[in-house]
Amino acid sequence: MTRWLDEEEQRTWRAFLHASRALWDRLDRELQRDAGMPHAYYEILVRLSEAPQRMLRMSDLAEATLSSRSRLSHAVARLEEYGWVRREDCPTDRRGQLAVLTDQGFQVLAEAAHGHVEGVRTHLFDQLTPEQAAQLRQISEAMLDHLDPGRALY
Amino acid sequence: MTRWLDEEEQRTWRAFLHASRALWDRLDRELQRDAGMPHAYYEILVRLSEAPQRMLRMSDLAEATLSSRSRLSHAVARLEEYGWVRREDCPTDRRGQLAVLTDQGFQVLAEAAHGHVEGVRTHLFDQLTPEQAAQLRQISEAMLDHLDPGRALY
DNA sequence: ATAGACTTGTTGAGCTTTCAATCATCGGCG
DNA sequence: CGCCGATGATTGAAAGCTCAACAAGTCTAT
Repeated sequence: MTRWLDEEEQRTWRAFLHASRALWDRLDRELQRDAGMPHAYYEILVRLSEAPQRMLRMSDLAEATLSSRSRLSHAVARLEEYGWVRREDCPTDRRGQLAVLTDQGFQVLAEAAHGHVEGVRTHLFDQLTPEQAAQLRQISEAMLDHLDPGRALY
Repeated sequence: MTRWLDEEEQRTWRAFLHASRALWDRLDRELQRDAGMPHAYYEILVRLSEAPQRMLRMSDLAEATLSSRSRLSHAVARLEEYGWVRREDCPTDRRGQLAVLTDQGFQVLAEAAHGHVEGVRTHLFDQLTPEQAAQLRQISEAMLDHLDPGRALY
């Protein structure tokens, strides 16, 4: 027996759906326009830049970016073409591959970051009160606890 | 001069990004598995089902689903192949096309809706207190006011 | 040691989305 | 009327994602 949404829930759901999609589309488009890469690729570069030695196992990188292994393989192949990432064999597991951020990749990321962060501020934080930002964090964490329990955010 | 995010904002942003993507992926995947269609197609059917005569101009439908005209054209082409939607010439504007939900399309939608609504409830509303749901709505509306001002939600 | 199960990462095909180009029609203005 | 910029919709190619299949390496238990 389906538990339908009442009027109020319906409106909340649609508002959330549209807001998050509109924000996503906007940021993704800005990044594509200004930095020539989709947000998915940006995220890969960010995670690599924060990792020790700026390198990560493919599977860890996939997990960190909420991406399937397949998707990551394709993405890294392309980032490698651009010269932003390079692959190395993993010394401790012969199945493994390490994705390594190149100096050029780091450069590109550093330039892209300015505009993107400005976008996040303009389109998200500037629109919310500090209380709302705190609420949004709690709400998001509640969702994450359910959807992806036991995951480290950092 | 870039206004960077502080630690707190950074965490909020990542939590929101991951939560909304995880929710989206989950619902999209469930819909694909249970109803054989991506969420984008589901949304098209929903909007048509709510319209008078179950029909809408292509451009209105595109706007209602936050989709580009091009994307909608491709999507409707496919929905037409499935027999869920059919196109008609617009009687008042010879450039125009009307997308019309077929009876079969309505049937398919009705069946898909059960599982999808259950998913929205399980993965979203069941995880939030009523206060948080109200907050989420206000936050979403604030974002929408900025990203897409003057848009009717319904 | 080794068979069987699991993990890692890649590949190719098919599908959806994007982007730019195109065509037809509409509406206003001289 | 007839021109012309704006609007409605489609198209094809390129890019990205998904899914299932696969090859290669590791782990466990006997």
